[in-house]
Amino acid sequence: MEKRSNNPIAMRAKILKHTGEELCRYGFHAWKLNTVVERAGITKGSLFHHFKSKEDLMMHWMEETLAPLLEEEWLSPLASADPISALQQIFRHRARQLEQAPASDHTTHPLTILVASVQADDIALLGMLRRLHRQWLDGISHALREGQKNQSVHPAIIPEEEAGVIVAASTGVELLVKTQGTAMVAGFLRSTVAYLETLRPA
Amino acid sequence: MEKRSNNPIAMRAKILKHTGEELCRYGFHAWKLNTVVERAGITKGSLFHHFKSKEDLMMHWMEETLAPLLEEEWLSPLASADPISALQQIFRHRARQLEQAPASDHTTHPLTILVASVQADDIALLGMLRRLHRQWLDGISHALREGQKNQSVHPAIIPEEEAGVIVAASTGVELLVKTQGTAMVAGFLRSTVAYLETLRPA
DNA sequence: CTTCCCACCGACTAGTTGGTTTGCTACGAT
DNA sequence: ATCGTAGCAAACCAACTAGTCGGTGGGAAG
Repeated sequence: MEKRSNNPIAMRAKILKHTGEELCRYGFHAWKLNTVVERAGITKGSLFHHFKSKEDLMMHWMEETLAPLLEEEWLSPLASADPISALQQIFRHRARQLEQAPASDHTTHPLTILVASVQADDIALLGMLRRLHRQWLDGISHALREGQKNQSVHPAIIPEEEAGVIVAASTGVELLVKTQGTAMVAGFLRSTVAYLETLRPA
Repeated sequence: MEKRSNNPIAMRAKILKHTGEELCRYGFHAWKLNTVVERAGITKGSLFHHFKSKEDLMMHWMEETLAPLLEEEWLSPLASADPISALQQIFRHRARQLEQAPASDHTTHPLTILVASVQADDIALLGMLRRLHRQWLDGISHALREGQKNQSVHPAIIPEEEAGVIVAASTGVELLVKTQGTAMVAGFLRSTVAYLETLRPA
C-alpha cells in the first residue's frame, strides 16, 4: 500500500475538480470514471466511497459547481438597473474567455454539452439540468421585466420570449465554436450586442 | 442459420435508417452498435461487412442523410429573392415540427447533438461536421448578401455575422426544447421572427 | 497503549463494447 | 456443372466499463 493522506474533504474536492474537467470536455457518456481515477491519482474505492454512482457524482458536481457558475456568470451580473448593458457585458466576457483559451483545451460550456449528452430518459440528470435552464431563463426575463419598470428596456418586448432567444444563442454559439474555432466569435458578439440594442426603449 | 435475403442495398439502407434514429437520440458515444443490430434485426457480421467501423458508419450516414437534410431544410429554401422571409419560414417550419412531435420521441436536431457529442480530437468526424456547419453558415450569409443586392436586406448588416447568430440560435433552441419541452417554442419563434424583421431595409 | 471507526486501497467481477473469424449460402461468370 | 466471390449469420474476442469487496492505514477517543 502507498501513503495515504486521509483528508476526506480534500479528496472529495479533488474528485469533483477532475470530474468537472472531463465532464466539460466529453459529456456524460464519453466521460469515463477510470480516467478521473487515473488523472486524479486516486483509486476506484475512494471514488465510490464518496459518491455512490457515476450519476450521483455528476449530480453533486452540478449542484456544487455548475449552479454556482451560472449564478456567477449570469444571475448575479443581471441584478443591475440596466439589464441590457449587463447582458452585453456577459456576452463580451464569454467572448473574451473563448478567444483567449488555447485552442487545444477550449472546453465547451458545461450547460451546453451536458444537456446535449444526457439521455432523455435519465430523469434525475435531466431534471437537474431543466432546473438550471429554468433559473437561467427566469433570471433573464426577470431582469428584463425590472428593466421595463425603470424604463431601461423597451416596454413592448416580451421578457420570456427574448430570454429564450438569448439562452438559445449563447448555448448554440458554444457548439459553433467547437467546429469553426474562435474566428467567428467577434462577429457573433457584434451582432448579438446589436440585437440587444434593439431591446432598448425607443 | 436462418434465411437470408441477399439484398445488399436494402440491407445497407436498413442499417443507415436505424443508425440515424439512434444517433439523433443519443449522440455518438451513447449510440451503441449492438442496439442498431438488435433493432434492425440484423447481425454484427452484416453491419461490419457494409461499414468498416462505427466512425465509418456515422461518416456515411452524415454524407448520405445529414448533408441532404441540411440542403433540404436550409440551403434550398434560401435560394429565394427574399431571404428574410425564407428564414422566417424555415424557423416556422421547424417550430411546427417540434410542437407536433410526440413528447416521447422528439429528437434533437442531428447537427446539434452530433457536434456536441463528438470528441474534439476525432478529426474525421469533427471535420465533416465543420464542413456542414460551414455550408450552413455560408448558405445563410450568401443569401443575405444576395438580398442586399436586390434590396430585400438592410445594406448595413454584415451577412457573416448575422449568419452566426442565426445558426447559434437554431442550434441552441434544440437543447432548450430538450429540457423545457415545446412550451417555449412559440415564444422563441415570435422573437426570432421579430429579430429577423430588423434585418430588412429601413 | 488499546480500541475503534472512517477514509482509503487495489484487486476483482459481471456485463458490455466495438470489432473479428469462420463458415454457410446464394448467384453470376465461365 | 463448376468455381469464385459477395452477402450474411453466429459465435467469438480482447478491451474496457461501472461498480464491489475484503481488508488496511491513520488518527482520535478512552
